[in-house]
Amino acid sequence: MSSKRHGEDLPAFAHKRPKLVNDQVEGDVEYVDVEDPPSPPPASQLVPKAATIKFSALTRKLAKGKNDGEPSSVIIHRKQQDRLISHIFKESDFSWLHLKPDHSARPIWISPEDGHIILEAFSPIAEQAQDFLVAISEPVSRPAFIHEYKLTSYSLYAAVSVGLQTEDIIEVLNRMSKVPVPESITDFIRERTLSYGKVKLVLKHNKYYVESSHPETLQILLKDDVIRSARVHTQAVDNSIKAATFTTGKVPAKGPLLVPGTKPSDKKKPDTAGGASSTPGANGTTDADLFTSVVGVDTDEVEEDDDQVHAFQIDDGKIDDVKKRCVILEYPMLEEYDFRNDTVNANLDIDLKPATVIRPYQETSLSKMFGNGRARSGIIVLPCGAGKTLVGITAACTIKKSCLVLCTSSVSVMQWRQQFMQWSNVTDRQVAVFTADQKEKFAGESGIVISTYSMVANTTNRSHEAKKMMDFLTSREWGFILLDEVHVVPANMFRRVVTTIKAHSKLGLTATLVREDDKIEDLNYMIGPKLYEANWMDLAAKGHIANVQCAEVWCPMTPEFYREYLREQSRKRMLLYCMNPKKFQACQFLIKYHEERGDKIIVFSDNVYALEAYAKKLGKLFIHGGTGQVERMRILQLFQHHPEVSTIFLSKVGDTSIDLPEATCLIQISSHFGSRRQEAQRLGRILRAKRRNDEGFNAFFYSLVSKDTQEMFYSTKRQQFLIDQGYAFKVITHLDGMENMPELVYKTRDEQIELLSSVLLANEHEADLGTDVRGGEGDLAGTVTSKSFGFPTKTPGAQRTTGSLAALSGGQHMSYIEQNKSANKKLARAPPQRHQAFLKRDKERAAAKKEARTGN
DNA sequence: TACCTAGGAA
DNA sequence: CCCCATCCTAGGTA
Repeated sequence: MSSKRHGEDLPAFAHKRPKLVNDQVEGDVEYVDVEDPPSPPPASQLVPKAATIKFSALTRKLAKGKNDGEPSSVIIHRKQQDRLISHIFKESDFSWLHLKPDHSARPIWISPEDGHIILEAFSPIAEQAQDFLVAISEPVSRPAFIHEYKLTSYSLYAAVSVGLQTEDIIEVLNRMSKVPVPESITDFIRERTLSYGKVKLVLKHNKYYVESSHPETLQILLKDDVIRSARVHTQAVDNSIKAATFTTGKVPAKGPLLVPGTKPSDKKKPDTAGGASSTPGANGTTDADLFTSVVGVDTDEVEEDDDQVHAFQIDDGKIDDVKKRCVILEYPMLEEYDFRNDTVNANLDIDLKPATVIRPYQETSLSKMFGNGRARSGIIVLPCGAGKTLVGITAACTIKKSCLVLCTSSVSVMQWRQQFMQWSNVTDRQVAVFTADQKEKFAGESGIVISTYSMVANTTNRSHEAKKMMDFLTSREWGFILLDEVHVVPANMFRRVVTTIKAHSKLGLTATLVREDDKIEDLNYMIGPKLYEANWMDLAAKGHIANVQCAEVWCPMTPEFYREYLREQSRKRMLLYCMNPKKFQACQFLIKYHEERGDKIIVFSDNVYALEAYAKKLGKLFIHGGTGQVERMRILQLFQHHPEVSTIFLSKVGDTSIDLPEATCLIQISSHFGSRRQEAQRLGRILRAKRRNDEGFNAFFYSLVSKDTQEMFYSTKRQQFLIDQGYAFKVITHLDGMENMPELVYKTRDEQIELLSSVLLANEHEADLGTDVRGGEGDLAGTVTSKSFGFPTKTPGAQRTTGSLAALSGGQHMSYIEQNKSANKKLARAPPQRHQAFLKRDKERAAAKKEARTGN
């Protein structure tokens, strides 16, 4: 121990301080002389008496070195402590901030530097504090005990647009904070919220107007080149606007808006009352009162008179540019739809069925949207399985105007239609579907159209029918446009949708508002601010979604695989760490373990080759892109109902566009780099488990990772979103009993090497990826087979054998391949060497499609 | 007309 | 990091 070396220094400890290198508090500590403090901090005397900081980690180490047997008598004076801490945290030492006398009852700190807010999630009023913080700031990370939020310009904009007022925000913050809200923060809040809400974007008579009751604000905006060039000059602008002004002016003295499915009684006092009793209500009102008064419905009394509204028209095609500029100029445009006073567009007779009941958090998210009696545009973030669809449908039932729903796949188009029929009283004639297969129009003046993004955003030449349908869509004003899975849609596709469809209000729904590119910011100005984001852990605790145990299983590479891994190039490495025999075994073990528990298991693999190899070796059914609809349905049916089929393997098709039955255990064997979104989406597949309310029920989520490979890095990255949501990943380095499991696959070294050579073979001849390289592995020994996979029944099984034989009979011989390649190069456009693979897969796909068609 | 195939897009 | 999966259309064929 190096501490011994410094032992003689210890008596003089009071004059020394540890020098910590690279934050290694637990590591060796080196002592250096301490001169007089460089600048005696006057703040040190301000450190509150009540401040309790755990020094044990440091003092334990110091005391240990002392060797004289009375570590507990080591007393470090506050002054030294202060220096100690300042030294470690440097400029991040905020101990100079006053703690309020009753700070222990208050749950948050606010950093004066960057507006980060730290919340004690174990505080009795944490739940209300969360509601408030979610409204004004971005959640950064929400693990079990300590949450972190961040105040940003945009989050404050969102706060204003759900009806919060500047001074209320500051007051509530002050109330909850252990330290007085720093001036830098109050200044920031005032500065940023000042200009918000002054400019509105409204749609009238199929034209867009930028509107404000402050003419000087419009002047400021018009100084901007982008906005000025987007302006459309018309004659008699002001009169025409005033004539049709239903979007401005005071909300008429109507009764409060009632969102269908919600209780008409006054604001939700009951559920905030719980923790309120213990709050330090300084002036008599409880925090609960304050929360409801602040977050609740606002009355818009500051609204100016109609006569003072000024506006200019802008070009339809440039609204997103204008919106973006407005955000940059700190005048983000509010988009609100006063649908109750819209007499121009026909009403839609739609309501929730009486039996439909919505959950508290769904109600909360809707209250953010309809808080002031109008429909605000924005995004609602709910985990998968938490009932996003019902929120969307309820919103549509509230607005009661024509509605356009956009989804990512045609499968979800059908699901949305089905859900509309299930939850609301719409008739068949009112709901129209617009896809490549079906091009319907609704009967009557108003209705619902459900379509896909690609259908609406398509720029290339359309079919005649599609063109007519698009004319129909673009020629009318939509009261409401619902955007499903907003996070997956490419930004410029979105742009086209937003610019071609004219809608009064937009609602984006998503489970994961993260992307690996930086396009997520664009959604803010194209749709609107985030109105609500649910806390996954809260929903799990209340039984709305399942509790999930997450684990990362580290599988060592066998020496043979690792040698090849080190030798190969980046591209081919992936296959090696996917096909790691130890991973095979871990997968087999986990499947067996969970099948015996009665779980339904889904195994995900992005790599189709690995998917097929695993599934066949372990005798399970699998679905990938090339699997036809009929076969898919058959497998899913079996998975759902057949007790013998408890496990299925899925490729990326499982991420979206498959209506998966309920599963309770999920295993990932290979995944797409560091996509946090995909990870979250997959987790979402087990959140809706019906058994979630059973006592002690857990769903399981495993990531199998080959040790010491790139996978480790990606895996860490992928988990970040879920960790920020509060999920804790356990690391499993050893699966107890795996080695002794009967029928363990690839147990002997010979088998492993055989596997390796088949992988390498597939690697070399990439043309064979995705086909069956190994022959006669005796797969599918169970009740069901997937032999018919990918091929119509009339095709004899021999076809596959032919493929294999061709591969084995010298077709993959090096000279042949080389020849082929050079020949290809000489031919037109030199198809890349993978071309063959695609040919083959395309054929498979085509065959599958054919099967699907014939099946339907 | 109904089906299949190829090809582009993001 | 780029492959997988999806969607949509046009044009050929029975």
